[in-house]
Formats: sequence, structure tokens, C-alpha cells
Amino acid sequence: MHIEFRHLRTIKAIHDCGGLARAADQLNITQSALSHQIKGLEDQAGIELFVRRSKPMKLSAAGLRLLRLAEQVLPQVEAAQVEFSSLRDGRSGRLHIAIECHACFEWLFPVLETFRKSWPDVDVDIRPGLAFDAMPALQKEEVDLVVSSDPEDLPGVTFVELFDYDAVFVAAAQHPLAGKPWVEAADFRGQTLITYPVERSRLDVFSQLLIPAKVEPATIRQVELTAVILLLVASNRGVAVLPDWVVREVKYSSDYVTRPLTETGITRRLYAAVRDDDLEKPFMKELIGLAGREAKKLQTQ
Amino acid sequence: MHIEFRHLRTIKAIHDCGGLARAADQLNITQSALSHQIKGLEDQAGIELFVRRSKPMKLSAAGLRLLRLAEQVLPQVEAAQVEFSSLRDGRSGRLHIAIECHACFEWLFPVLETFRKSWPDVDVDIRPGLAFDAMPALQKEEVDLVVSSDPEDLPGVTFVELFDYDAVFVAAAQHPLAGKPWVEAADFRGQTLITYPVERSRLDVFSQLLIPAKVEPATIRQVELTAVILLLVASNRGVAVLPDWVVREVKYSSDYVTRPLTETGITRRLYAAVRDDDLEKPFMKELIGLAGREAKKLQTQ
DNA sequence: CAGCATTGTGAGACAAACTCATTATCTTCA
DNA sequence: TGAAGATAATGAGTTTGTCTCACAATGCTG
Repeated sequence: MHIEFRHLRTIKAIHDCGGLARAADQLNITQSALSHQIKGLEDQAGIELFVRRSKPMKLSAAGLRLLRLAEQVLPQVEAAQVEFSSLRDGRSGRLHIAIECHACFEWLFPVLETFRKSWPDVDVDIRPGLAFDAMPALQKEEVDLVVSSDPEDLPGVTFVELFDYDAVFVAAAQHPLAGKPWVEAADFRGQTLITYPVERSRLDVFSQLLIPAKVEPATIRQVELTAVILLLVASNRGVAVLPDWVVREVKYSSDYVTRPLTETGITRRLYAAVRDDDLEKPFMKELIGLAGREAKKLQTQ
Repeated sequence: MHIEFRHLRTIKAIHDCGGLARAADQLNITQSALSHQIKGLEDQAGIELFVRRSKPMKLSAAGLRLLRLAEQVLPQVEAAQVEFSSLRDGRSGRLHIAIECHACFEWLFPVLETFRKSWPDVDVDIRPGLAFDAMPALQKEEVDLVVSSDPEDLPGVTFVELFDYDAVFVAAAQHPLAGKPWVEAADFRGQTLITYPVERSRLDVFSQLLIPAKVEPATIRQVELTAVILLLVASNRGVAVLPDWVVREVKYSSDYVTRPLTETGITRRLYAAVRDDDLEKPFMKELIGLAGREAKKLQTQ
């Protein structure tokens, strides 16, 4: 029995209109077509769908079952189609974000909280990009936005500037280096450095300072959570380098001090890497705008 | 956007099999056909359903929505088809019964109680045939079985014998006629006769006895419920004529007496009128069998 | 970079569904 | 009851769309 949507619409129309001719009219089709259609269905199903003993023909038991199916299924299809149109014109969509930078949670989370209120139909997710290579994933549409501070020249991908931040040295108030107005690469010699558990090339301290200066700290301790890093630093178990938006939040505490890295400070820029075809989507624009504003709010707090 | 079941099956197959070629295989269709099919759908929908940047192609957001639709709708369709096959081979069906004879409730109800246990998928209903003409309704498939004691020769309709019954005179024990061994038409003169509220031609007392004898009772009181008729008779507010299966149930009570009508008794035969094409359906045969047995049980109680 | 696996494309075959014209059947109302 | 009007069925012929076949293009893997 080969049911098609056409059949369901036909059954429903005939039932609603009470007759072939009117139903045909409603469906913009000839009465003949409907007659053929039903006959075909009845033939291959081996059941009568209608009772023809009376003239405006009436649904039989089987016909009623088919009508029930139609009234169940057709609305579901329409609902899906509505969602498709909202996908098409960008009221809904998918926004899976990969963050290479571990500390980005801190500003991204409040951003997404705001975002999801204005765009309830957008499917939002964050995938902490610890292990995998984010840019290929972006190109393969496994994720839709990558937060990165290393723009590359990739076909089909645009890097949109989000905001600048400073990489800041953090130490316990009683730490010897707390006495210096700024901290240099050489100061890390003999220190215990606390970092996120990612490869060195993706940590600002190493890529921007220690690797160029060829300095190796005494110990490196890898810690997953930002809050724990700060806790350890406060207990003077090591020093750390974190983005400014993270340490602003805790700078009221007297347990820490923050110092610039080098006399001039190390400033970096964060980008949102987005596929070109997503760039114009309204929710994408909105998110990128929100990100810039939210981060600046955190930094000037 | 013109979705067809074919598309839903395709999406599901591609997702399940992980690839066009394997899906094509499962659907007994060429890979090319699937490719065309999807392209066609994407073109007219204006959305990409798949991400082709990687090789075994992957569902996009829109594709996932379509998959959800497929997984929602396809099982519903299959369920309907299962029901169709059970309608086709007579495991389920509709059995709406019209009873012209008012007292038939008494034996029909227990019959249906038994019946619905063996045929849970048959849609059973009783329509007390007070007002409408049952035989045309049977022909128009508004009902499927008519219980009647007046067989006619109608095209497409067969009258199956159910059982015989006697029309029995009932009166209060202290009623004068209770003294007679049997009751004749003339005895009704001057009596209050209690009947169901239907036209005379459909009441055995009239059609079989009083009309031929041209006897008119003093009063006729019409009462809907069998139990009430018996109550009134017991209180000596009138006399009645009822089928034997009704009075058997109460004959233990000393408040009533029952007497045959005429010396030889008036015996009638009940039939089930059924459309010829329903006659062979298993549940119909079963019901007719049950009816005969149940009625005899009541009569010999 | 070669070879395999996977997907896309174009032309033509074929089947299915529609339209048009007409007939058959039922309903209704005078 | 019988004719007019409404409703459904049928048959032939056209159109539409989907499939297959053969091959091109592209991505993946070692």
C-alpha cells in the first residue's frame, strides 16, 4: 500500500468539503484526478476507502483510519516546513562554538545567556576545544564559530575581530615578583607556572614570551578550571598568566596582584572565525556584536 | 517545499547507513537517483540538507530537522498500514448494530460483552432503532447489522436466522386474565396495554394478534424501559406482551404470571440482516453464532 | 600522488498522475 | 414519478517527474 501525502491531503479535503467536486476545487485539481487517485489507492490497498451507496460519498472504516493518519501527520509536516522557512531566513539555526582559548568561558557564558533570550530558536552549544583541531571542524561544518587569537588565511572562512585583551601576570600578594612593576621572561626562571592543560603553542605565556626568550620555568602545573588556578596562585603555589578579563573579576581580592608582562605589556586580539556563508546571518552578527560589548564590560569593571 | 514520503525514507536511510551508496542499496534504488532526489529537494527548499565538505556526507541543521520529521511520521504511517491489513483480512472492522426490536437489548448486551473480548479491534456500537429506517441505513453502510423479525428481499442483503422466540403475555398475579391458561385477542378489550414507544406495526402484539383480530385495548401506555414495563405490570397498572427471553429472567418472581398468546402460542423468528460482503467476515460469523447461543441460554434459564 | 570510494551530472526511458470530454449514477423537487 | 441538477466514474491522451545508465568530479587514504 503506497500512501503519499497527496492521498492524505485528498482524504482530508474530501472529508472537509463533503464531496469530490468541492475537494477538487480546494486542491486546485480536477474532480477526475481525485476520482482516479482514490480508485488507485483502493485498488492496491484492497480496501474500500469510501462508501458510494449514497451520493455525497462517505468515508468507510478504513477511510476514517486514513483520515486520522492525515490529521496526525499533515500538521507535523507543516510544523517542519515552518521551521525550514525560519532556518532559511535566519531566525533559527545552529550555533555551535568551539573555543581554543580556555578562559573564554568566562565571557562567553554571559554572552550566550543574553543571546538565547533574543534567539530562542537558535541551537546553541559550546565545545571546549581542548583536543581537536577547530579550523577543519569549522570548514566541515562540525562547528559554526571558532574563538581564536591566531587568524589564518583559509578559503571560505573569515576572521572577525572581537576585542583586544592583555595577557596579565598573576601572583600571590606575598610573592617576590609582586614587588616588580612589570614581569619579564627571565623572571619565570625557577618559578612554578600554572597553565591550562593545552599545548604550549596555544598558551599566550609561551607563544608570546617564554618561547621567543627561550626561558623554561622550573615546574609547570596544568589545571583545568580558572577558579582553581586563581586559588592555587592565591595560596602561593605558583604563578600564572591569564587574560585580563579573568583577573578583573578577582582584582578586588587582596590575595592576588596582577602585573603587566614586559614594560609595554602583551596585548593580543581575539577573533571569531566564521564560514563566509554564515557571516550574514542575523543571529551570527548579533552574537559577534554581543561578544565585543560583553567583553569590554568585563574588562572595565 | 514539496516533501514526499520518499524524501523522508531517503533521509532516514542515508542517516542510518551513513552514505548515499549504501542507502541506495537499502532502498533498492540507484545512488544516482538519491543524489537527484536530494538535489531536487534542496533546490526547491532553498536549504542545504547535507554538508558535503566531508566525504561521507553529513546532515546539516535543516537535514536533522527533516530526519526528526521522518522518525516521527514514518512509524505513524506504518502503524496505520498494519491496521489496514487487519481491516482487510477481518481481524478488525466496524460492527454497528441497529435493533428494531426494543427488547433485544436484553440478550444483545451480554453477547457483545463476550464478543469484545475475542475481537478487541472491532468497533462495536448499538443504535437503538427507534426513529430511523434501519434497512436503507444498512444498505448505505451507516450500520452493519440489523436485528429484525421481518425478513425482506433486498439486493445485497441477507437475513440470517438467529433464533425463535415466543411472544408472551404478562400480567400481575392478581390480574383476572392470570386465571386463563392462555390469552386471546379478545381478552385485550378493556385492558391497559403497556408497550414500547414504537409504531404498532413493529410490535408483535399488534402485528400478530390485535390488528388481524381488529381488537383495540382500552388504553395504551408507552414506556421506554423493559424493567419499567415489568414494574408497572407487577403493580397491576396494565398488561404487556414481551418476548420470552425477557420474562424468563423474572419468572421466579411471584408478582407476575406469563401466559401464551392463543392456544398454540405465537412464535416469531429473529434475523440478523447483514450486507452480503460482510457475511463472510470472521467477526460477523462469530457474532451471529454467539447471538443464537446466548439467546437460547436466556430462554432455557 | 595513486587508487579507491563516494557523490554529482546529463540524457533518455518509463511510469505515474493529471486534464479533457463524456458517461453513469444518485438526489431532489415539482 | 420523472426530469433536472448534482455528483462521481471512465477512457484516452498529454504532461510531468523520477528513475536508470554511463560517466565525470571530488574527497579520502596509504
